[in-house]
Amino acid sequence: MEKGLISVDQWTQGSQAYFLTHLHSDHTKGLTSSWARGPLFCSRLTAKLFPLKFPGLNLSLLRVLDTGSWHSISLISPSSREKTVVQVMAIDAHHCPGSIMLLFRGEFGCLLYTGDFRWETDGERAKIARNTLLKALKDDAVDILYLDNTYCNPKYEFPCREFAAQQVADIIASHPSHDIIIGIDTLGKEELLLHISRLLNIKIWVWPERLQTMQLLGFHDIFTTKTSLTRVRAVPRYSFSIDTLEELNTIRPTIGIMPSGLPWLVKPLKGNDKLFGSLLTSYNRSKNGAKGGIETDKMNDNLGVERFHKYVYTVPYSDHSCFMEIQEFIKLVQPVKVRGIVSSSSCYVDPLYYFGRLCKANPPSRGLHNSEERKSLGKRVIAVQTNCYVRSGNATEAGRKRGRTLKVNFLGVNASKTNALRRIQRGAKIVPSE
DNA sequence: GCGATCAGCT
DNA sequence: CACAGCTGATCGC
Repeated sequence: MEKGLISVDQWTQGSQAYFLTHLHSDHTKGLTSSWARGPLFCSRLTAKLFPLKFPGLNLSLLRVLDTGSWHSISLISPSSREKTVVQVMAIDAHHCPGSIMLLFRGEFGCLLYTGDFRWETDGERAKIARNTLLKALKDDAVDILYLDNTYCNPKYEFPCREFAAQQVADIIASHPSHDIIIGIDTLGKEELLLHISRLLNIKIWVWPERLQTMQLLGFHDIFTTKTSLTRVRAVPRYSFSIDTLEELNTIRPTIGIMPSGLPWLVKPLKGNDKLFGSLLTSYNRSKNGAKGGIETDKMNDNLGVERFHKYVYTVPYSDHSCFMEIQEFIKLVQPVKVRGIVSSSSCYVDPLYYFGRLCKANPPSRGLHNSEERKSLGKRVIAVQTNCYVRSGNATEAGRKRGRTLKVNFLGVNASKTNALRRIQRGAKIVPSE
């Protein structure tokens, strides 16, 4: 693709059209409420959610891409200065509400940008997704696949989300008199919460801004901000820690559930690195078939649920594709080239290392573990301008968020105390005060 | 005072 | 390790 034409999930100057795959912060880094660099294409749901994340944004710049149909965009070719047409189709990425993959056709060829995506292979929804993709690709060979390679390593295996959601529901049902906290982000994992709510006939507490999101998504009477109405609370992931759970257990029996494709998200108590180290070792051992030191919950033996700590379970509920699903996706797309869009992971490997043989004309490449090589990969990708981002995890909207922070502090307590206290105020608090 | 950026943390 | 995110400090305007 030529420089100066379009950008995906990248917000620096110099493009004529900008595309957003979904509203997670690591994809909107550089985008602000004062956006004015050009038209911004996204899904209908993302457009609906935009004002929550970017209050004051000029909505007339938004262009809705309905999924499953081609949209033509007239632009100027940066090289010839002549008019050129870019066609784009949005395809549901099944990552979080509003998330899409983007399929482009133009003078640059045919490109497929997955954004973050989950490509489940079983079930009715998977069949629909598969047929949709095949239909979209029927006239084209994909020249370059820009791939969500978050879990592009055979060590990542996890079940479909419906299965993992049932595991979470089972854990909750087996702790009938415990309070439950579940760590989630600002968007995503809604279906997990719906499953729990439906199955256990229980409302779920969320923090006030998350309730707004839920209402925009069309969920009514399921979520609440009143702590007295339920024992199940979904709290911001950053407020979920073993420290928080220790604190909560001084008030009331509480367990935490962390739904994640990664098994090591919860940090141990400060100064307890030995415990953490042994847990990781045990996790790796148990993955290899031997029983490690982790207490594996009896009802979920060997199914990915780990009792990480006396108060914490991790459940393999992931909004990214596991290795096998990535493999199936590449088999289906059969791209000429593949480029990973996530390069910050320390276990980063060029997708071609695993999947070169599945592509149209590629020898297997060697792994890319070296950080210098990783950097050059990133640069190469930026040079061709279908912007792969580097997951740096830094929120540039910190200032904007800062302005809203106090509203989240629903107990009305000044937040500048200890971290543990802050975490409690931000969602894990039991004491009702409404 | 504000936005942008970074370090530190979860 | 790091799915995505918050917070405080600092700097230039």
